[in-house]
Amino acid sequence: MTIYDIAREAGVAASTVSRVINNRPGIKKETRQKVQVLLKKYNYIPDAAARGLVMQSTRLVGILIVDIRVAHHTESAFVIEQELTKRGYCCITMGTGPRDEDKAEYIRILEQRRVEGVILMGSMFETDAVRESIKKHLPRVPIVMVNGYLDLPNVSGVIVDEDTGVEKCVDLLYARGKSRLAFVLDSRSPSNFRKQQGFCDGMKRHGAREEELWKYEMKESSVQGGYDITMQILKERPEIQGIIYTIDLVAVGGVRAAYDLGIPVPERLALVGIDNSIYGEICIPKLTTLDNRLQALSESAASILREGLEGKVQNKKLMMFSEIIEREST
Amino acid sequence: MTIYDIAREAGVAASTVSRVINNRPGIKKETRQKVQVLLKKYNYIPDAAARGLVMQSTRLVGILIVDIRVAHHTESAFVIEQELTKRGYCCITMGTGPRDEDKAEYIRILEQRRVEGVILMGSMFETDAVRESIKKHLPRVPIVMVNGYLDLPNVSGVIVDEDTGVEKCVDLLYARGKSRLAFVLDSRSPSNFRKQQGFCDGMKRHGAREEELWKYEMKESSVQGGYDITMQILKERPEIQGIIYTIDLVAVGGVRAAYDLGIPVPERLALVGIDNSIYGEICIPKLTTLDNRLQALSESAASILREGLEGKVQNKKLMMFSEIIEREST
DNA sequence: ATACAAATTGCAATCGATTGCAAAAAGAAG
DNA sequence: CTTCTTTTTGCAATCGATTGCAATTTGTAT
Repeated sequence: MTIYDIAREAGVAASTVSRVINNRPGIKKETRQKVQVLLKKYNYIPDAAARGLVMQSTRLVGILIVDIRVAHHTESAFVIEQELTKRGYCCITMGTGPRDEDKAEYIRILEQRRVEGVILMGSMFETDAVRESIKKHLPRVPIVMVNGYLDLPNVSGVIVDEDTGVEKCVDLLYARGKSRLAFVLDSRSPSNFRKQQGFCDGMKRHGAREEELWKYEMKESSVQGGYDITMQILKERPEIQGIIYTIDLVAVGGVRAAYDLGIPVPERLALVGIDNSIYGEICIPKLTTLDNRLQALSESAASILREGLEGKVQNKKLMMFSEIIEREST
Repeated sequence: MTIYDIAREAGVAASTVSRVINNRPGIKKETRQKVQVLLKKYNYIPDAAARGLVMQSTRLVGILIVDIRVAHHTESAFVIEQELTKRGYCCITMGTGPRDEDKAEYIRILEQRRVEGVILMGSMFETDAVRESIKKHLPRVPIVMVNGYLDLPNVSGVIVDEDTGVEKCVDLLYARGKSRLAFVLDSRSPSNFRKQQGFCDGMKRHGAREEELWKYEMKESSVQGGYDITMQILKERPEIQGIIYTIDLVAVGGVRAAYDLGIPVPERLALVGIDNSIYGEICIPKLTTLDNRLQALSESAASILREGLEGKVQNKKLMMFSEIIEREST
């Protein structure tokens, strides 16, 4: 059912139908009525692609997420989608997977669909392949990165102070009498190196020597991964009194490891996660975590993107401050 | 940058450029080369909307999820998206929110975008508003519902045997010596009433009387909700020996409640969830759960939709069988 | 050199909308 | 009943692609 079909049946020109649909003035009341009856009768909805073609505007926004199964990313996407849908945009959310060339490829797909704005979820998009693909395919579309940043004129970033946030975690552990600390990170995520920096800075400020900065890298952020590495840590260095993990999900594996080894938490071992995710609330004991302000971050991302969509300034960098949520594991 | 810009600079007609782009035969090698150089130079990507218009095919698929924050729905969306993207479709995933009129509205949006197929995630789409909206807006687009079914000629469903699955849980609890059982459900989700039926059937088969079928309804599927209702159950009926919850997430709240009350699990109280989600693996003790075969269900949904997209049969109903995963809470 | 077939290329219509401008119809004034 | 406005309406171009068919160029055989 096209605008022409309606026009023919109504005995008017397509342009008249179009004017009725878009509530343009200058149409006789009876004509308007007659057309509206037919529109309703056939449940006519204009084709967004055809309209976009002539209007030169798709009102399409792309949301790219590496892995849509990661809870805090979908939480964030949820907030952003709500906000933009309210404003008449259609959000197409896509999971890219971890491979760099795939992330670049999805940016190409977004160009193909002529999106007017993009959200990149998470620091895993902070890579050269992505930067090049943006320069190549979307050099002037407003892009906002959540928890990350790329130095391009059309890319803005909303980030949280991960380094000083982790420093605060170190301070907390020292305040609880734990000074021999380990730090566990997933080396695939660039933001984790910022967190690691905070760990090192904090430790040194408390007088720790270089060789006492126990850092453990892993390649997979999962419960099992957290379990395994925690087992390894506790075996290699039984003197460790506290562990900071870059994600709650992994920390939760650590909680289980301590449980299986019969190590009381937090008495003999304190554990800290980052994210303030539901996982930390579920486990026993409840996890002390660093709230990365995801809700606020997402809201800001949505509003910065909205400004961009309306043609306002770009290339902003917005910083928010994290907050420790102390629960039962410290 | 359009196909005409390329054509002008190459000194050929737009049709020639189009033929180069689509690898059509009958173009001289040198012409092809010359055009390809320009395509690369300007990073030209054809506009999907314009192409879709003339080709009468958008290669767009819509995935509707009530709440993209629910882990098992995004897990499933992830699987489906991967499969369809591989086949050249572009999946637009959208979170509708719980309101019926919004779900119907999103179906309208999908019509506007002229999607060629739709996935509806979860039984919460089993409503009249959705059925009417499909009849109105997408009466001949192949639609597949995951874990639900609507009786329309273009809608297929892949479902799991929730009723007999829950019956198996009842059997397990009886086998573990627990016979005074409670059932907790979220009354907003139609599939939960199928589960409740299984609970009742199972209990009766074991000789329970009608008044011993303790059913508790809640309006919110959350950890806190599970905690609260479990507290209530254990206070009202301290004789309860086992509780079956319709989602792991809620069951996990129950684990915490038992812990806070000092009730040993599974010795004095056995707990069973449904979903086989990560939440159940995280908590201590690990949760016994009913695997709803989500992975397999999603794969089937993707392949049924693919058949539909290729114009094959529709209106299938596929049933899979759930399986108990016994862990530490029974 | 000529005729004819084959390989290239371009013209113009099409997809489903929107919109400026001209034409037609309706209404107002003389 | 004109004439001049003011409303309504329709024509035709446009957006960025694709494709059947005709036109042109090239190659081959005579």
